Amino acid sequence: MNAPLVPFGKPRPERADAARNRLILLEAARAMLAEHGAEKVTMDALAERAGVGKGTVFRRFGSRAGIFNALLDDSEGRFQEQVLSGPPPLGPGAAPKQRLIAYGRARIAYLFVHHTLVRAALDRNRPAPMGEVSMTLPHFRMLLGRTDVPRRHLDGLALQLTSALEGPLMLYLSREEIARTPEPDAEDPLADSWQELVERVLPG
Amino acid sequence: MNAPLVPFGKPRPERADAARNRLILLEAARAMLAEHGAEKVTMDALAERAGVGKGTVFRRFGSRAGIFNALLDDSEGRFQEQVLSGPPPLGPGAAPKQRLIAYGRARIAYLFVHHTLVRAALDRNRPAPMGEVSMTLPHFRMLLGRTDVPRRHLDGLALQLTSALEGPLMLYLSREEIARTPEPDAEDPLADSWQELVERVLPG
DNA sequence: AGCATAAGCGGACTTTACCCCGCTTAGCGA
DNA sequence: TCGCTAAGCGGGGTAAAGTCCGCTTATGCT
Repeated sequence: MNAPLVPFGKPRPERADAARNRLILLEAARAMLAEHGAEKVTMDALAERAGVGKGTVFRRFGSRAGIFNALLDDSEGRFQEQVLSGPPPLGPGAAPKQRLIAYGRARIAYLFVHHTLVRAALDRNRPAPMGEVSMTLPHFRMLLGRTDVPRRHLDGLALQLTSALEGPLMLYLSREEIARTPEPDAEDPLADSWQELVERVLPG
Repeated sequence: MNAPLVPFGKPRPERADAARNRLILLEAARAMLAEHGAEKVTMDALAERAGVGKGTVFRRFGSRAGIFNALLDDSEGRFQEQVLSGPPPLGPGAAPKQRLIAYGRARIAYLFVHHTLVRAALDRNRPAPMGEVSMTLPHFRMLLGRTDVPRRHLDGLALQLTSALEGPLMLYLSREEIARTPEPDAEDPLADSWQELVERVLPG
């Protein structure tokens, strides 16, 4: 009878039909992506293919970008796990500088492998995904916190390094020809100059 | 009778009616921007206000973002002139490192002043404007070329510094509350950490 | 001045993301 | 087992960017 002490503490689990539809939609999106490419995955087409109403698609994923982000979540999780508890230098144990370099290289490789999805997941209504979409910023902030960088510059430098890493990637991945190349090259120059940047920012 | 030696060397100047319409459209856009804010400046509304057809709007500016970029062009030109031939340290004459710092500070100030237009000029169909929209990248490349940065890292570092400068700005300017604040603060922390970054990248 | 022609114009049309809201039904408690 | 109710569903509706194409007209040539 009483209201629960923590209101909405258990916000009613996802209904079975909702879960089923989510899986169906995700699978349909994956298939359409593989068959016809990202730009053919329109909300109408996806809804029809999955055999649900358009409203359902939006209810589940919020926006077009949401679908691709959901598709990306799996591998993103695995990537994060490598960073948080994998072997050094990507995972804990190495010096901050080495981890920064390793993170950049890993992130570049990761985004290149998933470039199709990454491109599609760019929300056309939001200028830069950097804020929430990845762990890069908080991770960098943490790593810089373990160096001799003055505290008052921690946030600024972390933000700038994040931009320096992801900006060029976004730019590169935006180029049209990349979309059609299964395994793009030019991954190494990016990684090398990332390393150069980090070594200059954190000397010694 | 003969075809000109340089074909399209003089590609027929803009017709008078076209020029007139461009000015009318620009003025209408400016007015609508001031009166109702950027998101109310739709292509239909703009065309109607200017008394032209929608096709004309697109012919002149290519896209919605094109209008705001055109509006920005004036002041952008003045900014570029300061950089190319104004007094040091922004203009020529100072050391590359000082010019980098000065450029960053000036660019931050500039983008803050014009934040409304800058926000509106972000093309929602293109992830990052960095490529063509500003002189930042080539300018950085030139400045780095005058330092002891190894030649093979010039392009990479220039691109990363450009991202490091403009990325956080875009991110910051994207925040909702900024859009409503005529004179936002938080300009200084950004500028200070930019200086910190440059000093670390170019020691000595 | 008269003409030929390509630039310019307009607005209906298409496409697509996203919203709305009345209907349906899963899941829970009695 | 039977209702109750809120979550879920569907698909028609809206808004806005961008395209198309037949008509108009400025402009340079003669």
